[in-house]
This record gives sequence, structure tokens and C-alpha cells, in this order.
Amino acid sequence: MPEKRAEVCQEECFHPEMLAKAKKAMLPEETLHDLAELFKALGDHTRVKILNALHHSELCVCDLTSVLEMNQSAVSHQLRVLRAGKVVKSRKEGKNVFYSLDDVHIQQLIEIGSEHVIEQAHGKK
Amino acid sequence: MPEKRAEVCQEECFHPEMLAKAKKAMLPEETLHDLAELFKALGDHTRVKILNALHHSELCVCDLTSVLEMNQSAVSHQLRVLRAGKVVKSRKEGKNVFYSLDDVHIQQLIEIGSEHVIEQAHGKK
DNA sequence: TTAATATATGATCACATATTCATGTAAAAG
DNA sequence: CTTTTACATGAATATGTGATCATATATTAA
Repeated sequence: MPEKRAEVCQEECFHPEMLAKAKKAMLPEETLHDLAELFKALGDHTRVKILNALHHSELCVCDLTSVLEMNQSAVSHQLRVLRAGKVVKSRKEGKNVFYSLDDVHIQQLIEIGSEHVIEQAHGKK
Repeated sequence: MPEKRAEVCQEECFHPEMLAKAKKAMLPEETLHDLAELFKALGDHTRVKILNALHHSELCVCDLTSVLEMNQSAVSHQLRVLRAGKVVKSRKEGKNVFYSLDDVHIQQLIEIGSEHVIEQAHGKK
């Protein structure tokens, strides 16, 4: 009659070789942290829409409010998140601030992600 | 003396050609929604760590609790999110449930994302 | 100077979400 | 059957987050 549940699984549960390999191949904690922050920055409906709009050319904040049909404050707040997450970069020109995707990686993430969800939606086996 | 702020920006703010192009090239709402959900599923420290562990081979829940050094309940809850987001798939074998990345797209997202954050961390100009 | 425009940001609030704890379920062993 | 093991899940709670409102800043024009 065990007094409490085991804290960890029993030995027979482990798969030592695969487990050792997996542990060895883990990225450093800092990289994993940054990676989670990156995907978190991408993981919002409004921000995905912004990135989609910026896919082919830079746009100013005002252009984005027009594409998104949202008020300027909400757009600016989300742009802040994207800037902090190094997902977009900005360029000031007079009263306007133009935003664009930070680099080709971001483009690729959007493209590959789109492919994935479109395939899923088409009900592949 | 304007009684309230303008609801939308003035005409001189817009960049009609780029704006029209951007609007035309927008992905369908449903795709954008799914894309945001996909990145949201990836956007968490625990889940990123799970995906990193699964990068080279499938692992059972118990293996994952060992890699992550977290209790089984927390791991299972996060696996549920990953399953719902079609990020991982599972396979039952006796008492064990083995998880693996859903397809090559997920591998690519992890790889490209890692490249991006590692470049950023190395302070490129 | 004052006013208008484009953008940024702090505060608030409602809602989402990650972890923990307790418990449920399913498979295998005794 | 009962027990054990591996995993799933509901409830509760604490923390995070997105939209709105009001306001601040910066640039340009009058």
C-alpha cells in the first residue's frame, strides 16, 4: 500500500538511449527561452495579420490600421510587442514610422506555418 | 478645434499602391486564425522544450518528464495543447504513449526559429 | 507661438493560460 | 478480482495579456 504516488516514473518506463540522445541534443536554456518568446510574439491573431500585411513591403502604422481595421492604439501596442521580440524593425521618415519584417527568417516562418495550417485544413491523412 | 480625434488617419498618411497590394495579398481569415493558433501553441517555454526534445526521436510522456524535470501532470497538460494545435502526434503502445513532431514543417519552424534567435543573440548589426 | 497629425504608452479591465493538486482511466501484472 | 503503472483531466489559483481610453511625444505647418 503506497503512501503516495511515485514522484518520477519507474525505471522500466525510460528509454535510456533515446533519452540520453535527446538530453544531449537539447539547445541551451537561453536559446529555448528566446525561441519561446519569438513564437509567443507570433502567436496572436492581430500580430499574425500585421506580419502578413508586411510580407511584401513595408507599411506605416496608419497603413496598418487601415489593413487591420483596428484603432491606432491597438496596432501600436502590438507593434511594440513585435519590436521587442525582434520580429519587425522600424524606420522613421518625417511623421511616419515604417515597419518591415526583421529578416528572411520571419518570412520563412510565416510561409512554412501557412503551408502547415493549409495542409491541415485540407484534411490530409 | 476638433471635438474628437480622427477615427482614421488622414488621406496624406496612406500609401495607396502598397496598401492595395498588401490588402490583396492577405491570406484568408481562417488561415490567419489557424496560423496564430499554431504559433500560440509553439509560444511557451515548456512546449518549446518538449518540441526540442522530440526533434530527433519520439519519446513517451515519462521520458519527457525526465528531460523537462517537471511533474507528469504539467507535461500532459502541455502535450494536450500541442496535440490540439496539430503540432505533435501520439501513438499508444501498451501503457506508454509516444509523442513525435507532427510533420517536417514543425521541424523546420524550430530550426529556423533557432537560427533567428541565435543570430540575434550574437549581436549582428 | 499654437495647432494638427502620426505614433507611443501608461492605466484599467476582462479574459486567457500555466502550474499544482486531486482524481479518473486504461493496461498489465499478480 | 485487486494492485500497480502510465497517462489524462477537472478544479482552483495566480499570473499573463489584449483591447480600450486617455494622454504624452514628436514632427510639421500655420
